Amino acid sequence: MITVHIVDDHKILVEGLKKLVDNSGFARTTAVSYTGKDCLWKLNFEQPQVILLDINLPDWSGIDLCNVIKEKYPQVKVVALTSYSEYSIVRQMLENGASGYIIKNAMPEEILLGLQAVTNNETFLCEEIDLLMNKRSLEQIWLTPREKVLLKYIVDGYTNPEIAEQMFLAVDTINNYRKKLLCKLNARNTAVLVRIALEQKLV
Amino acid sequence: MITVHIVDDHKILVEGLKKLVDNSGFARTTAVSYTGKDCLWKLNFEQPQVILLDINLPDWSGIDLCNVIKEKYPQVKVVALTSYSEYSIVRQMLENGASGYIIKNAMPEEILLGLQAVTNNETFLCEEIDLLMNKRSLEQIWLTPREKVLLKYIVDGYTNPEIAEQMFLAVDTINNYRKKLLCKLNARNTAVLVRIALEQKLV
DNA sequence: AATAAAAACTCCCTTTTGGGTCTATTTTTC
DNA sequence: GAAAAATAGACCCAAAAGGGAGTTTTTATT
Repeated sequence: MITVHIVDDHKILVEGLKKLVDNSGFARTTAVSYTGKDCLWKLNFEQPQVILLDINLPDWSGIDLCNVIKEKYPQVKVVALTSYSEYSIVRQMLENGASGYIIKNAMPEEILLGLQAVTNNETFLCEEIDLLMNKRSLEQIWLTPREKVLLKYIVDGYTNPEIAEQMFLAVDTINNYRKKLLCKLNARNTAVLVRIALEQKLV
Repeated sequence: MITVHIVDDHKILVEGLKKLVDNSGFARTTAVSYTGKDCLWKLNFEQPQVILLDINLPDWSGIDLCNVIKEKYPQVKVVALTSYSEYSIVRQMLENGASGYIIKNAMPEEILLGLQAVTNNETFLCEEIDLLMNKRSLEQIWLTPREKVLLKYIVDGYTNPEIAEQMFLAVDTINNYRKKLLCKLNARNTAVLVRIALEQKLV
C-alpha cells in the first residue's frame, strides 16, 4: 500500500482525490492538510511515501514548502498537483526536489500512474506537462541570475536610477540589462515585459 | 430534486463535486461537461435548474459562456465555481447573469447552500467573496469605458502615438488618460500599472 | 432648465526609456 | 586552453512616459 498525504485547500477536490486514491487498490490516504503549516505539523508524527502537494496554499507557496519537506524528509516523494502549467513553475518544483508534476485537469488515472511511478523512484510528469517541458526546453527563455533580479525590480516599478543604486551598479549597466531583457523576452517595451514576466511566472 | 449540470475541466474535482451533490438529498447531477462547447451542446437537449460553471475552461471563458447561456436559457441559474477571487471577475460574472459565486476552497456545504439559494431566486455568494464584495465596493477602482480600452492597449504594449491613431484621438489625450490611470490604480509607472491591471484582472 | 460632476480633450516641459554600438573583465563550459 | 556566456561599464540620441495646469463637452441630478 502506498501511503499518501494530500495537501490542498480545495476541499471539494480533496474529497474526490481521497476517493480516487483509496479506491485504487494499491494506495491509501493517510493524511489530509488544507494548509502548509498543517502539513508540516502532521509530518512530525507520520511520514507518507508520497505527498500530493498543491502550489497555491493559503499560507505557503508549494514551491517553498516542497523544498522544506525534501530537506527534512528526503525519502518522502513530493508530487505537485496544481493548475499551473508554466515552464518556470514546473522547473522550480523539480529543482526543489519534486518527483512528479500533475495538472489538475489531467485524467484521474494519471494521478494513480504518478503515485506508482514515484514510489519506483521514477520522475512522473502528466502528459500535458511532459509535452510542455520537451517542446519548450529548447525555445525556453533562460534568464541569468542578475537578469532575474533586475526583472523583479522592474515589475515592482523601480526606475533605472533607483535600481542602479540598489544593485550598486551604473545606470548605463542597468539600462543595458534592461534592453537585453526586452530582447530576450521579445518585448517591445516595459509594459509587455511586465506582462510576459507575470504570465510566464518569471518573478 | 434540484437538477445540476457541472461544467469544469478539473476531472478530479468534478468527481468530488458529483458525490457531494448526489449525496445532498435534495439535488442530483444530471450532466457533466469538461468544455464549454460540450456544455452548450448538452443544453440543447436538457436544461438543468442550476449550472455549476468554472471560469477557466479550455475552449471558453466562463464569463462569456455565462452570458450566452443566460441569453438562450434565462430560467437556468448559473453559479460560478472557480478559484478566482478578484473583484472584477465576480462583478463581470454577476453582470453576465450569474446567480451565485463560490470559490473552490470554500467549504463543500457552501455549494449545497448555494444550490438551494439560487433555486429560491436568491443571489448566493460564498463567505469569502461576500466579504470581498462588501469590503471593496467602496474602495474599488472603477474605470470608465475609455480608460478600460486604453488600459488594454497599454498592457498589449502599444505606445501613446499608436493608441492615439487607433482611437482617433490626440496623443495628448491618450497621455492624459494614461496619467489618470496611473493615479487611479495608484501606480508610479507603466510597469506597476500593467502589474496591477493583470493582478486585478482588469483586462 | 440649471448646475455640478465626470469624461474627453489640449499644450508645455522634464525625466525615463529604449535603440545602436562598443570595450573590458570574469566565469563557465567544452 | 579556447570559446562562449555573464557581468560591468560607456556614449549618443530619438522616442516615449509622466508631472502640471488648463478647456470643452457630456451626462446626471435636482
